[in-house]
Amino acid sequence: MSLSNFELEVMQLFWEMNEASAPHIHKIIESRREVNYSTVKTIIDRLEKKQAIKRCRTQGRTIYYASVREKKSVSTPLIKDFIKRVFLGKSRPLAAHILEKEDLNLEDIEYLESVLQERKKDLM
Amino acid sequence: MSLSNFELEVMQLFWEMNEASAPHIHKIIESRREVNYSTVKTIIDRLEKKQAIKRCRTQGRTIYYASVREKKSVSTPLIKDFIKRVFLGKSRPLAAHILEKEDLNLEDIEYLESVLQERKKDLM
DNA sequence: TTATTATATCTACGCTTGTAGATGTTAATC
DNA sequence: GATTAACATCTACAAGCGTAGATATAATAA
Repeated sequence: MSLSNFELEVMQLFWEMNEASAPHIHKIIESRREVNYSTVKTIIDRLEKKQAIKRCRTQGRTIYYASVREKKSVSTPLIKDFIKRVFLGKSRPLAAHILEKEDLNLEDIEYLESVLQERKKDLM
Repeated sequence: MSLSNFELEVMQLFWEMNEASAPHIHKIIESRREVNYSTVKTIIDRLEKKQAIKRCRTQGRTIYYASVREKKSVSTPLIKDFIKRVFLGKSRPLAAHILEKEDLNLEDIEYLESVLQERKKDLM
């Protein structure tokens, strides 16, 4: 089951926090942009229906939710799909674009060099 | 103006072909999966409305269209947005994933190494 | 010249998404 | 105990998207 933009934004919080209530999630999102509580709660309800999160405990009437799906199990297919849609399935042009143009510091670059070296070993 | 999945799929054809008619685009898409001519034509109409393509000539009643937006002007913001949505704006984990996991041959890897070296030079 | 076919145009519909109001209900406060 | 605040639940709606049928019309074939 695929996730919408907003659903993904909320999932990011659950991946960071291991559990959270709707009011808490709402406070965080609201600090980024104006959004009504029920809007956020609707997204949470939809995530629950999609079985991306589950209720883990309650405190008074407040429900706490936790992620059920690992981040990688979501992001890996998203990457594949993105490469397919935008680069006709070819990884190289996307990799090249990121390495050339996106924000990376020296440490990032040296790390990525080491990743490439590892990968190269496996190929030879 | 953003493009939907299907619109992007059609744009890819215009980027490859510099001009094409709706029946032609339909034939290509239909070779991939079953789809009605009017479905494809609707997408083309929407692309025209969004000013992503324009009519460049007609032959009889057949209209030929051509891309107006360069591929890079579409893909670059899509990449930025993807990194933001999926990796909270951090390029490195996406780069690492591709370099580790996605389909790359030796030539790709050596090319990407050279890209990294160039980038490193500029940083130092 | 008439019939057929190819193409364009127009209209529509169900689903998802972002959005939030209305209403109900429990916990907290006075 | 009564009032208020916080939270949950339910309902709804417009826009975008994938989808395609219905209709009109020009080009082609018979």
